Amino acid sequence: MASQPHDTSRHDNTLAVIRTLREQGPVARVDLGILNGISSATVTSISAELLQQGLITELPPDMPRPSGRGRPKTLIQLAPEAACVICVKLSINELQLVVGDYSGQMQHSEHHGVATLALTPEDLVALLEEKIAEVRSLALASHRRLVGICLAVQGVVASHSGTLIWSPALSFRNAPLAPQLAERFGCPVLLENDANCIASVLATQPAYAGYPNLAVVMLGYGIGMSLLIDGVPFLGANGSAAEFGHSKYLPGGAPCACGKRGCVEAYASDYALYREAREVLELPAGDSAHPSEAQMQALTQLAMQGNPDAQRIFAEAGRALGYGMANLLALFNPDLVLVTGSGVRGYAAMQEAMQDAIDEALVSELIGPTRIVSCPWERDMTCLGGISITLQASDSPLLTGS
Amino acid sequence: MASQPHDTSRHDNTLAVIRTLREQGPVARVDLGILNGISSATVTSISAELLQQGLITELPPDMPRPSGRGRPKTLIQLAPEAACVICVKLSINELQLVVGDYSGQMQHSEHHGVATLALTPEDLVALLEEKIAEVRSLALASHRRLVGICLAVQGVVASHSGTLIWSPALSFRNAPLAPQLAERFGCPVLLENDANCIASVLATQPAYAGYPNLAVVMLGYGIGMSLLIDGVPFLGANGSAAEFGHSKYLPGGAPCACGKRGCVEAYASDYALYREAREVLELPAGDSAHPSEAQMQALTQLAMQGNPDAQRIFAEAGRALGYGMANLLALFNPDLVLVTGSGVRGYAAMQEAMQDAIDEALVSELIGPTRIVSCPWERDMTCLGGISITLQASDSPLLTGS
DNA sequence: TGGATTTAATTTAGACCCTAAAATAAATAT
DNA sequence: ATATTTATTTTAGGGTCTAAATTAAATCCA
Repeated sequence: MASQPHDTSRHDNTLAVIRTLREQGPVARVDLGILNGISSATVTSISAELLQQGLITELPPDMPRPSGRGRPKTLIQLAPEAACVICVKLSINELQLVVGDYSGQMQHSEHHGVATLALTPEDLVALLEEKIAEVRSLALASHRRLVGICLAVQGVVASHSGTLIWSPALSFRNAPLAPQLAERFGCPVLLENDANCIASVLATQPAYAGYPNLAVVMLGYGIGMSLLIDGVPFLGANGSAAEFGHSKYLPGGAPCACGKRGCVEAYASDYALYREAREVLELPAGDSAHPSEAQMQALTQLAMQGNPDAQRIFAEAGRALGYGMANLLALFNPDLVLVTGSGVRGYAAMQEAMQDAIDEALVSELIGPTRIVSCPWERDMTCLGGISITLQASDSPLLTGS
Repeated sequence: MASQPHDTSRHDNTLAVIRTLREQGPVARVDLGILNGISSATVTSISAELLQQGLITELPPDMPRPSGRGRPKTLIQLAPEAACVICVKLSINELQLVVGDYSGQMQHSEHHGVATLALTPEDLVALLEEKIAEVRSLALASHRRLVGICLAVQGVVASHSGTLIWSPALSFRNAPLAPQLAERFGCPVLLENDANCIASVLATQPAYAGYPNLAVVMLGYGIGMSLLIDGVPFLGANGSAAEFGHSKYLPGGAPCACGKRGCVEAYASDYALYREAREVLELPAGDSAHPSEAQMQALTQLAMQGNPDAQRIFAEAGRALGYGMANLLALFNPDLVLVTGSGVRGYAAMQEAMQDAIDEALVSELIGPTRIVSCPWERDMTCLGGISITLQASDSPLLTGS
């Protein structure tokens, strides 16, 4: 006589199956059972439902004849066309739009150069609506429905309310972007910090599995961070990501884009490195407050080639980064710190000074077993993360209602 | 035909009922249902089992005739004699032992002055075994069994392995205390950081409910911290608590007890305040590297009474604390920071400089809605927290096996 | 004083979910 | 061809929960 099942186990198990399929690709029922600690009888029952809803398909048992005896496995996979999501990455002077299918694969990607700092809030919303509408009609040609949109931005974000509090890409603050877009497109819109998107992707990679508490530091124009606690992004009181870049290296130190002084970002970000370098080195012309990738590569080259001024600048950046890391280690003691972002191009030139600074700042008992490693930067990672976060958020509603 | 129920809901609901009873005292079955979101039929079934196991008792419906119509509620409560735990607090020059009953109430408390810094590891274990054995025989006179022992210490602790990594109260490091005591007394022994104990108590207080992400900063001889994330203490990679005290204020700054320089603790702890003060002020004699409560009160008095030297010292401490807070807010963005510990006696003299430092360090977007408040310090709070943590850990085994 | 009313606790009946074991399916090995 | 092996489905049964019905124990009120 129970009306609503207060028992959530079926729901949880179904979500686990979907998540496994999205992470691992086609998997047989037996293996889904083993991977998720449920009996294969239950997997049969769950997959029958999903099949009936059109969310998964059975793979024809053609090619994969892996080995030996016994009845061959029937692999099941997510039906790519069952749904799609759109991820929009907003960064300085660039807008990227990506369509992901239900299995999490990237289906379409486009970049647009935009003078983001010149936009008014109205401009931005109009631009987003226009570009999203375009890719949406494109996506809906091959997918059953659009189940979510993700806005991935650098900066401080109140993800629960969908308000962009502050971004270095924009000259205004406190824009309630997500609700506006949600109303326009009639689907959930998530506003996410870019570092959280990256971290969500990295956390699923086998190389970084087994590190439940993971800090991902993003070097680039600014410096961002995401903290994963037991694999899920930690959002603080205002729903924003952790602002490693604005933790302090030196009270009263170098000026930072945030308006304060002595932030780690004021030493180790692209704009800080370039600002220091321009005073002593010959460097490509251009907007030196917002150095381009080419400008930054020129500077990094100099350091790699042994230019002492450039090396000194990167070493000082490394030292600031090291003191920031020391605080991160003292307060958090993560299992692993991953350094990535476009700024990793200069990581080699900063690493030694960074390590020295950490050793100078912290006794070994407090460094503990934490490892700090860098991770090559790929441009599309942010959007892949946004897609995966958005799909995951859509799974539960997709199962219950439509 | 299922052998072990892979469904944990009964177990979870039973634990929830026990936890509610421990937090709230006697509660009626209906209310247990409402508080935990389960039907009262289920509560009836759970409480029948617990009654049969002797873990709870029904309160005689004598006094409490609160109001009006209807069948009166039958309150049930935890049976205090069903079990007991012992919490041992180890701090500089003092050992406190407390016995808690199954309902979480303090049954017995004793303090011993001990020159902790002079102890060898063997001395310490022998002393702990002796004192614990005494209170154990006392406790077992009135309780059915001892289900756990908690060692609450200041310092860095690897709680999963039960190893005390480093404590200001001791002159040695890396002592595997918990396993040794567990073998001697034949029951689980938890090793906990004192700040985590405090935080666990404060988090259950109604005044601080509704702040899922809570940082508790403990001022005293050293400076400790506990971070509660969604109400549970966050333990980093090595199982240690967050070491706020050794986060950095000023690279190359004042020497700290940890051996490094510029830690927040090197400015705002008791020993740091007293060290600075002794150079310019007349203060009570004694071991100034480990100032007593009386010595610290004398110093605090001076600042409160307007002595400019003392005020300057507390202001500098407040500034260091403020920069530490700024990093905490940037990295964590907790909902609430509680400042407590014996060192809160001087909080009033530090607060203004602390707030100024935070405003100097962080833009308001990053301070967000976080509130920082102090909380009066009570000597027994640590052990109350240890008792509650230990009882909670014992609940699950108590239900399954014996 | 005695029924009506109210509220608490227990009992009952049924739905859902899961699992182990049995049955079935579909291969390979000999 | 038959035995063996492995995957999937079916079957049977246990556990847990809830809504509804029932029972219990008060107060209200005439």
